[in-house]
Amino acid sequence: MLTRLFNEPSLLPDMEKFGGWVDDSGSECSKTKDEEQERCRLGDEDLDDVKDGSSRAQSEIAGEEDEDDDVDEDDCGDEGDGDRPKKRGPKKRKMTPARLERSKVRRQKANARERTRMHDLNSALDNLRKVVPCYSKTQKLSKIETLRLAKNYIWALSEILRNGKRPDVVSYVQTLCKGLSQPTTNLVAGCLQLNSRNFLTEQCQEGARFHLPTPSFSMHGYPYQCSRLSSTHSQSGSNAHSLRNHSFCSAYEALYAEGTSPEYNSPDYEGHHSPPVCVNGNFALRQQEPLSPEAERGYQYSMHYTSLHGSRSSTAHGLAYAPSGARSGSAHSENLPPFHDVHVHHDRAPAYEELNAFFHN
DNA sequence: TAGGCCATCTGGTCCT
DNA sequence: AGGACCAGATGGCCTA
Repeated sequence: MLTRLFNEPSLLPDMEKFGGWVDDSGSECSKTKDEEQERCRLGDEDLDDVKDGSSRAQSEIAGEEDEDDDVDEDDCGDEGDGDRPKKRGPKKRKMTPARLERSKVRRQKANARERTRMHDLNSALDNLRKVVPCYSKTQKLSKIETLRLAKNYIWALSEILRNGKRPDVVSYVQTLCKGLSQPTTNLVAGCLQLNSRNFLTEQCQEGARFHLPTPSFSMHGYPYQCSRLSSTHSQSGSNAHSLRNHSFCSAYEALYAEGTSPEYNSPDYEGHHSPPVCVNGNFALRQQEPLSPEAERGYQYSMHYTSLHGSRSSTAHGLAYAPSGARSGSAHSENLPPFHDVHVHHDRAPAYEELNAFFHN
């Protein structure tokens, strides 16, 4: 016969899904045989070391009816392992109904807290998804891919700042996709309106440039200038259509031609939008230096365009970002760093080595 | 059907 | 004692 370990559905919405079932012997039926064996493998000393107080409540609850006062209960040695040494450590106190109830409540509260904590964590992750490139409500990046992409994105921005040049799209995509799974790589490529084929084609075209400007698209009500990135081919899978076309385009020329600058400290940032970064220049490092073996290894899930590095075009444009949100008539750069205050000094040596080490880890 | 991703439970550890 | 954090386990869902 099975009995519920906990039976408050309001606090344990999915209890049936999980453990929490105990049989009359007190062992948790939901635990696999392997786990049970693992617990036994730990041995008495290990178990005694860790089983204490509330941690012990579970087995106490389960075995309440069998236990005697001041008698230790062996978690997994009850059946047929009589010559095992006696447990050491504090003797178990009898589980009174009151203690039992307290244990249950404690566990339920802990579960609720844990759920809340994980929800908060997921919420933060959702916010992160919104500020990294390739945000899609319908095709969410997985947690791990979100973190990887965010890391790459930070790296890419750092490179831009360091070099003060626009990276070419190929380099940018390579950087963003480093270490990402193939589906995510496709997603990013789709975000950039690139696919492997024309990606390679562009690579092979001598002097290929990703000139910005011309067609425009509307991003959250704001017109954006973006050249090929807003063109027709959204070919990297079905999700490309659902992607917002904002991540890689900006009023690029406007910023640099007119000297306008993005505003960063907007107080009303809601985290809804990826920074509208447009990158049509170079990552000097990526371009001038062959990838290290570590870096090469980082491409294991990536697009594997490393053989094309040498043929990369070397256009060196300026770096630009979209003008800021409502006040400036453009959009969503509230979460951008204050680039108008950034002056890239080429003789300055930022903590590049650390960045490099970080990126290639 | 296998594998990836996820939510949840659970017990341990550390800290207040 | 209790909360935060963590990692392991488990089962559900989805997709190739």
